[in-house]
This record gives sequence, structure tokens and C-alpha cells, in this order.
Amino acid sequence: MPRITKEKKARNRQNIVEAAGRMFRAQGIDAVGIADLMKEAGLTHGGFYNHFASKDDLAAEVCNASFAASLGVLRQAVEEGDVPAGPPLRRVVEDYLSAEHRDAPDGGCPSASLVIDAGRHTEAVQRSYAAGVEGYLAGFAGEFAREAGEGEDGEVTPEEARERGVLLLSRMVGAMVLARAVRHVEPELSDEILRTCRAHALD
Amino acid sequence: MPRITKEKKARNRQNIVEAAGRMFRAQGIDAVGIADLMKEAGLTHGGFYNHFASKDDLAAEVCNASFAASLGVLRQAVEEGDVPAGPPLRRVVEDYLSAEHRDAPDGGCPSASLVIDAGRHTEAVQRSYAAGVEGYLAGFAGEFAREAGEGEDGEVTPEEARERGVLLLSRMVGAMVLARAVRHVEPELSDEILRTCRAHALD
DNA sequence: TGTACATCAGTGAACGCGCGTTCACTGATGTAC
DNA sequence: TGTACATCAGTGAACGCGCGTTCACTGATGTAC
Repeated sequence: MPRITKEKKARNRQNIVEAAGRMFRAQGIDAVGIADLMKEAGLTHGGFYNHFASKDDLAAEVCNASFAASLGVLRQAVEEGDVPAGPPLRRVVEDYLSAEHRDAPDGGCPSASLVIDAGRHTEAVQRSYAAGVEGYLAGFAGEFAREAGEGEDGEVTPEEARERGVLLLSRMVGAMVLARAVRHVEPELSDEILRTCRAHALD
Repeated sequence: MPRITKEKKARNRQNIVEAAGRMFRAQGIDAVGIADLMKEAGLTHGGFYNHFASKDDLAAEVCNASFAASLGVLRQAVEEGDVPAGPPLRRVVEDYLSAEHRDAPDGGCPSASLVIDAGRHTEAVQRSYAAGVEGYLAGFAGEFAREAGEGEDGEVTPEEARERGVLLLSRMVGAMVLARAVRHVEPELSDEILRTCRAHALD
């Protein structure tokens, strides 16, 4: 069968990154084997190294891609604002701290699902992760500034907007990782954490 | 040389649990091998199974022990209150969200260092982790109730105290895991996260 | 208290397994003329 | 445009390694009399 079209190769590569994006977020980077991953992408084990120099190389790219996708979803939610009512950041909090997001880490925010994994891998992975976090913070800060400007309570300095962004992300990530950690053995505690933080994340 | 005294055996077991407590928190449960761990405890590889049925069995016990130790340190800090000024919970926040705690996860809060690991291991580990989280929450809630009772701003319902406990733990855990994740590649961002959350954790 | 024997914690080698990575091979694609 | 050959993505087996776990062995401790 091989060799394959250039376009087909690009599509295969994309499939690997997307499969890894889901699997790494769901199970953790170390828990996913190259063989599992390639099978999920519809390929065989050995071909992996035609696309990536190493698993860590892939992990860094996956981290970037997952953040990009996740930020895209977020931005879209902010702009379209179809589902729940209220200002964009309120909707972001509701989405983020939802049971759905908790129960589906594979499509969710990498800040939460990769927060421990990132620090335990190569510097490239860590850089990729840190850049993603900066992206989230910038997005949040921008939105805080915008909402304050539009609202009746007057302007907000860039420094204040940034502070609120840091607080919001820390709170949401903390609530999400805790809610996920206790989910299977104390589902009520898990729900309580989400509910409480949803109500107060923007205080 | 063997066989060994009963007391010596108990001491060896204790050494294993303590070594694992440090290593698991610092490197993650999966990153630490039985051989490393036993060497750190001053023993050889093979003897592990004289003390524990499996690595996960140890992990569950380590989780308990780490939470117990960590809560003990916390309670002591609250009661003695030697180092910084202010009410106990303010001191807890300062200690928790310090660069020292960030840089020494091996002796620190397991809520943060094991938050992802716990969910990826046996139910026993997860139960042990969840119980530890409950311990923290109870401690925080009790302290919120006490401080409100003593202060001038009047009483606080148990529900409110509990809510504040959940918020405080989520915020501190989120800030800590994020600060640790970006520490090596963006130390300034890491410091900023700690600083900002330190200032607002009790809002 | 003293003796005789069973127990069992520690040792270090071995087992089996799954991992990341490498390899020889295939044959359709890409390219040079 | 057509032909001839080099390229290289995919395949699946193999390699080497480290892991959790097991094992036969040792000899001091614990225990029964």
C-alpha cells in the first residue's frame, strides 16, 4: 500500500495529534502508549517516528494544539453566547465548572488536565503549557477589561484586569482538578466543589 | 543478618511510608519505582512485599499518612502562630502560597501534589485522597467559624463556613498546581500567580 | 532459665510484561529527464 | 506527456530497558516445652 499522498500524510499526522490530544487529557501523558495512540489514529505502532522525533516531541505539539482548540471554543462561547444568559465571563464560568466539563476531560481545558503532567515532562512541554496558560490569562484579562468598560462600574486598570484573570483561572483550575479527583468516590463532594466555586468564581 | 526484631520491622515499614510520602509528592506515584523507594528507605528491592500487598496498597497508606502529617503541620501553625502576624487563616494562606511550599512539594500539601495522581489510581487511593480533602475542608470551615465568632463582623452559619472552606482550598490548590507547572520555564508568571492569589485568597 | 525448632524479614536474582524506539521491508508516490 | 528511478510512509517484528512482582535462600528472632 504505502507510499502515501502528501495530503494523506498530513491528515494522518493531524489524526495522531488529535487522538493524542484527547487521550493525553483524559488519561495523562504517561498512561497512553504509542501503540494505543496510533491505533486510535487508525495507524500502526511503528509509523509514529515518521511524524515525530519522540513521544515528548508529540506531547509538546499536543499541548499547543489542545490549548489552541480550547481557547478557540472559549472565544467562540464568549462571542456567540448562545446557551446561558449573562455576560460572557459568567457563561465561561458556568461552562468551565460544569459537570460535563468535569466528566469529559478529553475535550476540555488543558490547563486543568495537563497541569501536573506538564511539569513532569520536557522543557518543550512545559513551555508549551506555560504559553497556553498565558493565552488563557490574556483572554480573561481582556474580557474583564471589556466588561468593566461596558458596565456601569467604570473602568478597570490593565493590572486589575490581569489580577482578576489570574484569580479566575486559579480558582477554576483548582476546583476542576479537585472535583475530578474525588468524583468517583465522593460524587456529592465533587458536585459541591463545582457548585460552590461556580457561585463565587467571579467574586 | 535477618531475621529482624519486631520493632525494627515496624521502623522499616515506617521508613518506607515516609520515603514514599516524600517521593510520591515530589515526583508523582508512577514516576517512583519500588527499587528507588526501598533504597531511599535503606532497604533492598525484594523486601517490599513483606510490608505491602502492592504498590497501590502503599499508595493508599501514603496518601493517608501524608494528609495526616500535613494537617498536623497546619493545625500546629494555626495554634502556635509564631511566624507571621495576623489571624490563623491568613497565616495559613501565606504559608501555603509561599515559594517555599511551591519549591518543596515533597513535604507539602498532598491535596495539591497528588490531585491528579489520586484519580488515576485504585479506588483505595481515591478514597484516601478524598478523606484527606474532607479533613482540610473541615479544618478550614472550623477556623472560619471560629474567626467570625471572635471578630466583630458577627457569626457565620456552618453552611457559609463550609462554603468558604471549599473556596479557599480550591483557590490555593489551583494556584499551587499552576505555579508549579510553569515554575521552570516562566518563574515570573509562577511568582505572579502565588502573589496574586495570596493577596485575594480570603476575599 | 535453657534448649530446639519454626517463623519470617531481608537479600538479590529472576520473571514476565509493556513501554519507547529501531529496523528491514514494501510498494505507491514524487520527480527528473 | 511518458518513462525510470529514487523516495519515504506505512507495516509489523524486534530490541533493550525498567517496571511491579515472585522466588529460593539465609539466619536471627520468637516461641513452645
